[in-house]
Amino acid sequence: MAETTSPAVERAESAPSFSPLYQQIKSLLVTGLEAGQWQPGQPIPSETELAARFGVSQGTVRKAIDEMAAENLLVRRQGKGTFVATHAEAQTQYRFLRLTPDAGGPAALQRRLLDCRRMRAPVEVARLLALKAGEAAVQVRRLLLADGKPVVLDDLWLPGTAFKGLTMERLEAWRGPLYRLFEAEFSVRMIRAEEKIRAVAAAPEEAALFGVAPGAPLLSVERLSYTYGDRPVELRRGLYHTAAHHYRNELG
Amino acid sequence: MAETTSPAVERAESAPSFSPLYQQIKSLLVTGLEAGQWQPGQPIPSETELAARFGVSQGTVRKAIDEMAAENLLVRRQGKGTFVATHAEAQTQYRFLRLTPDAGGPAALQRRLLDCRRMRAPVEVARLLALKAGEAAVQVRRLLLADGKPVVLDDLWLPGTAFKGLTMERLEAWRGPLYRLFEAEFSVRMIRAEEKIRAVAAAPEEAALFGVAPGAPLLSVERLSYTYGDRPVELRRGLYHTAAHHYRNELG
DNA sequence: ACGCATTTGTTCGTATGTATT
DNA sequence: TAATACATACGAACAAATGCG
Repeated sequence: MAETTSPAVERAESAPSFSPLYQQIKSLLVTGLEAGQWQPGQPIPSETELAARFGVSQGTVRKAIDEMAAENLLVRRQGKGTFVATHAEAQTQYRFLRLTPDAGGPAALQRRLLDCRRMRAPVEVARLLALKAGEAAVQVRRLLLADGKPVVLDDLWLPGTAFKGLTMERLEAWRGPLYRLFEAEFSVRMIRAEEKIRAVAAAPEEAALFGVAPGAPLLSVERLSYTYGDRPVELRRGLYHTAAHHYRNELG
Repeated sequence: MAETTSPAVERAESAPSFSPLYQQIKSLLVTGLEAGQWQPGQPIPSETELAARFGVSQGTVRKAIDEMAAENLLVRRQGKGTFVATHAEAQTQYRFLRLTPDAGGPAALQRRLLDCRRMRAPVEVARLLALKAGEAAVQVRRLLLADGKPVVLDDLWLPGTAFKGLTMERLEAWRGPLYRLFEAEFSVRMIRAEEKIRAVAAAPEEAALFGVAPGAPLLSVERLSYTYGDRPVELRRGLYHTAAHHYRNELG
């Protein structure tokens, strides 16, 4: 019997109390993820156990998980279970990087760390990251290279409080995607991002770096990454050299 | 009772015979869409009627429609029915155009048609559109302007046979998105597209058009649009002036 | 190698809620 | 108000993949 007028679970704070049961279940699961109740790459309880725990049918839990899987928060694996999504999945090295070599195949990129320093967030950075004026931030600069030639120059800004302990050494020692480091060591999971893309002229230093003439066209990719609850936690400004690579996008 | 070993419907040609029932239903519905059985903007039969017609439960039809709605092939409206997606939806003027003004709000763009001619497809165009060498193609060139200033220069290529009767006059007379014209008058529905984005230097004529210096950076957006069955039906090369606008993208 | 238990995936059926006309 | 259509929720059964003993 559908008892939608007397929900079997306490509603999450953000959802209206008349929201469907499966949405309430979803809120509870998201809250659990946010609280670190289940770690990235680890399985959450089975559908039947969650159904028993929340006092709803398995189908209702299923629908909640379906939506979360569609949002890349969870990954379902038949016969094994449902797992918390991670940025360390084998298939896609960089889940958010859309740069692709013109001549087929996925990008094989080397990394070179340029800089990592703590400072007060510049006003523009503070505004986008929703920091108070003068709050601490971490800036990271790094290079991605294909066949030894620079292709991407990244400039990252992170909230200082959440990323206490992020140092040059820590970054140098890390093998794997940055977002994997962030979720594993700092409990900050990037789940969504917005990018603003422009064509810009290379400044002299940038031109030298990429081996192009000053004023040559480069792709500017400004990314704002969000964690649970649509809270922005990373600002990234990338310059892409799109001579032998391009930014690939799917429209649906 | 689940009778998955003896499917209640004939399988569609592309799917293996052991595919789930709802996938087979989905194939049948896609085939119907492709055949023009239901027109864009029009409702398809109700879930209960489809269930009766195909001899499956309503839940199975529902799951098929769910996937098609997720792929933007159909649009569900509670209380009204399920409708064939169209490029004339009120909310989004241009469903595939990601250009956005830097200062908030959606883009309000005027159009100016520059050219429309029929010719043999150049080899590169023919290759991408899967045309035979020397087959006919239609080329359209047009401008999008914001506040009277050019922002986008579009260069389109369409298969000549499918777009017989597409003329300058026809285009001039049309009010609304091009893709709406294509689906309404030529029965060609764009359902998906892939874009390759680069920063390029403005050629002299392009520079004059946009009012920038020759060599100034412009965004090059090469779009290949597909219809049902992943058949490419449009090649579009756009040049975007990204001084007061940007290309907006969502990463999930 | 085989079978069993676990977990997600598919399918059916039924009842009720909510939005639209 | 009534009829229609999609949306939510429950329960039950079997299929398919996985891992373990």
